[in-house]
Amino acid sequence: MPSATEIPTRDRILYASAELFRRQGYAGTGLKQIATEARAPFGSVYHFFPGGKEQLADDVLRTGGRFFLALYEAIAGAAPDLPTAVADFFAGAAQTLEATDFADACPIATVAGEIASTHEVLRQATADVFESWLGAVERDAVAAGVPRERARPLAVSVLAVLEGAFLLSRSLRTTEPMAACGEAAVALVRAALTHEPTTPEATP
Amino acid sequence: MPSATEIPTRDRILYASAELFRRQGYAGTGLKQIATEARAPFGSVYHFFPGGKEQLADDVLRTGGRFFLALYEAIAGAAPDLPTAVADFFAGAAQTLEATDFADACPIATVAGEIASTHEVLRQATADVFESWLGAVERDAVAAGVPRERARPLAVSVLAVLEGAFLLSRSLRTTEPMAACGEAAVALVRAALTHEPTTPEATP
DNA sequence: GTCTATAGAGAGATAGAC
DNA sequence: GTCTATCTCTCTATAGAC
Repeated sequence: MPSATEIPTRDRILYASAELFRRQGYAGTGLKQIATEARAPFGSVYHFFPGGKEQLADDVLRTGGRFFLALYEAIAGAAPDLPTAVADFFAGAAQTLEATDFADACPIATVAGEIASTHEVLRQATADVFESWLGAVERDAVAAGVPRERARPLAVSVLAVLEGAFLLSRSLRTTEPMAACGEAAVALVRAALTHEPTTPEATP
Repeated sequence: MPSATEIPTRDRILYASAELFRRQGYAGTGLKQIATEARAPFGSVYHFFPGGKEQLADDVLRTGGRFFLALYEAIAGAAPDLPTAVADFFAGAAQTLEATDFADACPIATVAGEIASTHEVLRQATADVFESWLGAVERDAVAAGVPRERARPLAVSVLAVLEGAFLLSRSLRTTEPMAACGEAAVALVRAALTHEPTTPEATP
């Protein structure tokens, strides 16, 4: 008889997959390894995900995307203003990186880079997730007073610095990039809030 | 009899590997596919790279790193100032993305994200390459008048925005992120050049 | 140096007993 | 739903003829 607190097999598979995919990538992770890590029989993977590895990865990407979005909402909701929210998020990312020996970064970035040119179904899943994050940041930026036409490029830039910081931090095995990029992201937000003009002749 | 212009087998293997690794990742690319793409017999891969896939990838990462550094030096050398250099580099990246159907982005990012937590030898190779790029940008920033203590974080941030822009552009299949991030990178450079103060209480 | 064949391990996927 | 056994395919790596 299952106790009330025990985690269902399907969820254990999802969780183990999320962890392995983001650390080792899609091609680098085998379904057998996932089943072992999830303490689930191999057949259960196909029982819960009849579409095989692709369906599993699609679910993992979208679930991880919702989770990360909720994390951002929580941090942003607790912060007094947008620059603080952004600073807090980068600080939290740095802490997580250090706590997990630089393994747990963005939940979808590793897979996103790997499959962008080769796996259209999963590429679309990563695009949907990124767009959901961008929508949240853009909405908060507008609410904070950033001019509408500058909110989207700001959101894109902040997310990009974050993703770049994840990659550099993991490769260099130091949180220095996350710290430097946190400051840079805050500076970008502040510039957009104070309506500082962006350079007209930036790209010749 | 080989003509003077024909590309040696070893170089064809290196080139094909570079192309496949950055598009499909390390685990997602097979040595047979590399040999086929390079129009080289399979045995030649192990003839020129006795260390197997790992040695091949190590060479690919470092060679690609030198090539990309040279590209940056060329663009920076032709630009009248640092902001223009950065803007030109991002503009060139956007063009390349579009011309290659969003396949050719950073030569090492896909592999870097994939192996950072699982393959120490290759992780070190990507770290060496990233550091070589950071050193070049930092040097140029100092030469352009950025205060010494701000040059390194600036270089890190600019590289991070670039990497994030590559990832988002490939996932969303649009150059919008590269354009927005180019502007953001230029703004960061300008702020560092005008000695704008960075916020003291950025991260609580 | 070029090229083929194949070993040995591991992948994704499936069938079917329980 | 759980679990095992197995099919087929592909992978890295090696051996060895030419």
